[in-house]
Amino acid sequence: MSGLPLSRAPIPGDDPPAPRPGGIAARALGLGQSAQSYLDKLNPEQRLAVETLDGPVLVLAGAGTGKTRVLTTRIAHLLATGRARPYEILAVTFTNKAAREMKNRVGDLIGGVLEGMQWLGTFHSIGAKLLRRHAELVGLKSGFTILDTDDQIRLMKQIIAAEGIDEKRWPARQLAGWIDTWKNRGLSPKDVPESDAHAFADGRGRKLYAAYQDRLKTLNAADFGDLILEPLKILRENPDVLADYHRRFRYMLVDEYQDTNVAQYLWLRLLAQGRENICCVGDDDQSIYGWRGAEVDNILRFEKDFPGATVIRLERNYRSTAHILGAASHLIAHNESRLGKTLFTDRTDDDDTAKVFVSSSWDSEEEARAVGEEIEQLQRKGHLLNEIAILVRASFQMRSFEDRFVTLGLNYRVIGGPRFYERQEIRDALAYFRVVAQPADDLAFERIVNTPRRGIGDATVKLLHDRARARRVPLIDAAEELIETDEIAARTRTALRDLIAAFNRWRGQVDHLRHTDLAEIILDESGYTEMWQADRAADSPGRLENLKELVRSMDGFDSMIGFLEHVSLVMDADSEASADAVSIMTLHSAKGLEFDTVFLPGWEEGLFPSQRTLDENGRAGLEEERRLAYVGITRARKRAYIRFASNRRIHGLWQTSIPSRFLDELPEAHVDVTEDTSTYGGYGMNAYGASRFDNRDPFQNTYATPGWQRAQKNRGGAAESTMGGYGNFSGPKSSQRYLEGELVAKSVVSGGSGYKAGERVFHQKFGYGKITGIDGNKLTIDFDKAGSKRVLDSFVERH
DNA sequence: ATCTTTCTAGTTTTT
DNA sequence: CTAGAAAGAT
Repeated sequence: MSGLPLSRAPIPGDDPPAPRPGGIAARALGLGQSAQSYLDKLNPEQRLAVETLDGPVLVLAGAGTGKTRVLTTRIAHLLATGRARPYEILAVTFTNKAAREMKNRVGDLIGGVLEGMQWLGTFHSIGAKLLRRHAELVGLKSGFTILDTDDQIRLMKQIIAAEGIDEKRWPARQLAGWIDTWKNRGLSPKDVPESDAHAFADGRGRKLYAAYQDRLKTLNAADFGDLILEPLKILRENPDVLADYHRRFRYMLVDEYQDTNVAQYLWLRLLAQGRENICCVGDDDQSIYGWRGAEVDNILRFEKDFPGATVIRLERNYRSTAHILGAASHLIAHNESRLGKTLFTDRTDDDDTAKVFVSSSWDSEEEARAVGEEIEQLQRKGHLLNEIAILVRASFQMRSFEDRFVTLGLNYRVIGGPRFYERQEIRDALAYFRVVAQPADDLAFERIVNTPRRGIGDATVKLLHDRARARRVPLIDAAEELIETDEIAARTRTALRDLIAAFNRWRGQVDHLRHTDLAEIILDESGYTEMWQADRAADSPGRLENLKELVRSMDGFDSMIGFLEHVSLVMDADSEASADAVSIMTLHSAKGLEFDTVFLPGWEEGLFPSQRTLDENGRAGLEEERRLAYVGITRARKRAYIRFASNRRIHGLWQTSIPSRFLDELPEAHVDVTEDTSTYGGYGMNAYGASRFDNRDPFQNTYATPGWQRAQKNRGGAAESTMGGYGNFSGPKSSQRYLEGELVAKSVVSGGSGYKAGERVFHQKFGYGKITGIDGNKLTIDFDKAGSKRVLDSFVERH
């Protein structure tokens, strides 16, 4: 049965009528008899979260506790009880995927397709919508373009150059980073604090930010940050506009509240001041985006920000075994900045569930091999590869797994690589479409003016820029003028004239052709398709295929403009691969997903927790890393395998690593520490000097590995680490930084190595060898057994 | 204007 | 080590 259009619901007055079970509203929504049945499917806490409709509500939803169910049922409940019409509900998410899922699931609940919920979307899409409505209030026109990261960087490069600043010393990327930070905090150029202004180019940061914003206005463009910042400005400075939205939004719902940044928070708070009916759902323990502006504080402070708020905890977990939950809970309990929840499960099949496995490998290749073997075993037992994931801290870790799986012939897919709309060929094609749709889009024009090569080089582009600036016209107009002069070579002039003529021709066809046909014509006539056909590179056929896919995907839109708007906001084009394959992804991209079996490799100090995060953010950084570990473990339904490797190649250098402190924070009761025999046996490792470990059980069923003990000592404040009885290897010479008594940073001291070429040395991984070259503290050594390698001096010793 | 060599920096990522 | 970008050579 498909539900009647929701707009048929009775029109409520200022105070919507109380719910009337079986009333017109409920029946129109297809909720007649089953009006209460959707509530019956909830547990008591979930039900409370759905039925507490008035006033501010914070739902602390732990991993796997039915967060989306609460959110969607709450919306359905608001609609079913006639409390609000679809367009009176503001529901914000972070990702398009989440927005889509919410829409679909509410649709399922009301028994049809959800229509009229025009304010359900991502922060950015709703921001864009607000901004288009009131663009003129901040100096934009409603049809503004939304710039992607690429465009932003190119624009900033121009601005930095225009200021006469050396772009090498002050890279545009860095400026982009600062501007992003400022926008995340809701700061316009004038609000940037003195301390921050000095962070870039000797205090010219603020000026560059202002220049960038000016330039955006001239281009009638907005970047992603503006989609939040500008609406905030509008709401702040225009009480009448704000009052209008207060009237409009009877109820507000926010997903993943722990990921909101300051600007988003301010935005929500302003809007919520109207009716105070704001419901935020989130999990402070899963806040892992601090580095891109998310403020855990927003969720920690909720009760202060919204006095009288109801806080509801969802702790009943429907996903994982008690062992997995026990391990994750014990780990996350080490964080101080948290509201505190403890997940539990009703599952009683614990007798045959596994504890969380912890094991080690000699190096990253060994690690990949061990995981590969484990997966093959699971596969033999009939497990689906689709139910297995490998979650890494940093993407460089993926490589060893890919290499291994290729040799094994094991199906895998990497999640979160370059997205469809970020690919070069797609961006180029889109740039053509943008110039057709919006001739003044200088950034798009610049991108494709010489792609494919038509002999319009840097010199000509500079000429165009100068003229455009002098005349205050778009580049394409400047080009049109320039071809009438003799300032450029005849050959270049012809090329430019042809290009402009082509754009005029395509523009003339906009109203006469279907936009998909026009798109094809543009790609053909511009020579763009031909360019890739002529390219002999291995990936060109794939690129051509992508271009076809792009044109196909335009079919779902009714105009070129509509399509472009979609693309700039929806940067994901997820094609659900159906083949059975192991998923490899970062911990960050795993948030929100779940698998039967999860492998968590690389739990080593420096990598996880990441040294850089520790150095830059100290204790807060450490807690965020710990939350990442928590997210990782809680992705598993039945099995979690945590691993660390003793040796890892980082930036081309072999480094010995210490097991992650997080391993120490797991409860023994829920953990199964296994000695990985391949660590010390096989692979001819004995030949490299590892044999001295042979007759020892390095774990003795507790964490007693050499590196582990060293880690313990370091944490206790012991000065130089020694290997206490485990041979004569000495760890890296290090300087340590303590914060509140806890080791947060440890960096290797650089300086002269003190070694000379020709010296014989011993290395724990590679054995004996002779130094053949020295570069600072990096040594090139010709090993007797392992060949020539580059290693840090602190990992070898004189023999 | 384009091809080749040199240099440099090097988590995490959505919109 | 290694990818990507900028400087230098043709």
